[in-house]
Amino acid sequence: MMSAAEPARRGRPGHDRAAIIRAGVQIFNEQGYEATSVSDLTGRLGLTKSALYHHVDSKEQILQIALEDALGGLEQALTEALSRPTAGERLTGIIQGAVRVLTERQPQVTLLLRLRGNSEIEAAALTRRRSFDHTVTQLVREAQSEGLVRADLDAGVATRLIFGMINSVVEWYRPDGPVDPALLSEEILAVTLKGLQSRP
Amino acid sequence: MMSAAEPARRGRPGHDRAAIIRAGVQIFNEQGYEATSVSDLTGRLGLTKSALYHHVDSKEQILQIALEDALGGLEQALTEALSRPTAGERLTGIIQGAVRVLTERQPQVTLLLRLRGNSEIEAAALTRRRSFDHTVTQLVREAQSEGLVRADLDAGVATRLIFGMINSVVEWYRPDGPVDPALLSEEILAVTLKGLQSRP
DNA sequence: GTCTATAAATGGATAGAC
DNA sequence: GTCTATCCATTTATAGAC
Repeated sequence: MMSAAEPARRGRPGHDRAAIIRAGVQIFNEQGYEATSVSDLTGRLGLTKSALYHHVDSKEQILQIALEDALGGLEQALTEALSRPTAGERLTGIIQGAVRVLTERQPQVTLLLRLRGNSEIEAAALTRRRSFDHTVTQLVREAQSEGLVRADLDAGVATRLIFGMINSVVEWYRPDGPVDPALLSEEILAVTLKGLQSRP
Repeated sequence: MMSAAEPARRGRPGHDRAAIIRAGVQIFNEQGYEATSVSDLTGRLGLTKSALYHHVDSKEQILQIALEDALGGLEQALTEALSRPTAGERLTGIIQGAVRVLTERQPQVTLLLRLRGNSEIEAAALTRRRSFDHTVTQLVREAQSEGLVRADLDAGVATRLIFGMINSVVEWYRPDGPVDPALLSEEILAVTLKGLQSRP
């Protein structure tokens, strides 16, 4: 149960692909993808460029694997939300599902959210992200028709504001920090739906 | 009244510094600062590198001028908000002030919000930004003590969520787009305080 | 104010030994 | 699986003519 298709970890010295990708994504997030050179990666990992290229095909492949992880998680959360029976459950489902993916895969989602589309791989990821956004907008519109969400707001603007708040979590949430992800999810749901104002 | 300390525009051909900075900031936002080469800038502007370097000292100087513009605007909005008499007015003042600066100086603020601190100039800008955030958090905490904002939320988390929503506006707002900035400001204030839920 | 030409450094990536 | 050494394209920036 411990080893999948990947070359089994046997406690040997040296680096493996998963560790290189994990470290790479972290450094990309610290410095920005374009600002990070392969030398930066090898310097932090303690190996040479040739050794690194033995594990991965290119710098961009590290990005690609991380983006697939982020998009896969978000798309799965959306599929699950869409399977709920009511419009209200579908909307709360995707809000909470997105927060969960975003806290569980913070580094990968951070990379996704900062893309500019500078290569074919980046452009393809942005297309998938826009498709996600589009479906979520439909969920918001549906919630408006059912009277669950204020109808005086444009559905696109409302969706962007909600996900602006949700997505900003990657900028400060850390898995080993003081904020409990399940609690955060409840708080974001409460703030987006009921607001920050105290109620009597 | 038309010319300040800057070399007066006399309708001459050729480029001037302000136009180069304006174009530079736009391209930085399209591709990312690090992903943009000086050749990218000169290609779009239709001049050579030497000509561009006649107007600006470095690629980074373009960034620096834009960041000063963004931070100056936000700090001024904060100063104005702090001068209001009540805690409620101070909080709504900075929310609306931030949205105004962000729509009026969208390109410059976008650059600021994407910084990673990869140079001394970037790090200095990030320090000023953190100082801004810290003062805003105090405003939120003050509003909590006065019973205006839910006190069961951590003030830091609440501030990050509010400004996560506000800051995300740079990602889609365009001055020539369909969304009126004054209306947007009112909507963001309403959504953050009262939420998206319909009320009877 | 703009040009051609070029410097000096660094980028991603590879060859081939061990 | 990691190394040394290297290739070649591209980078920011400058020199000096017009």
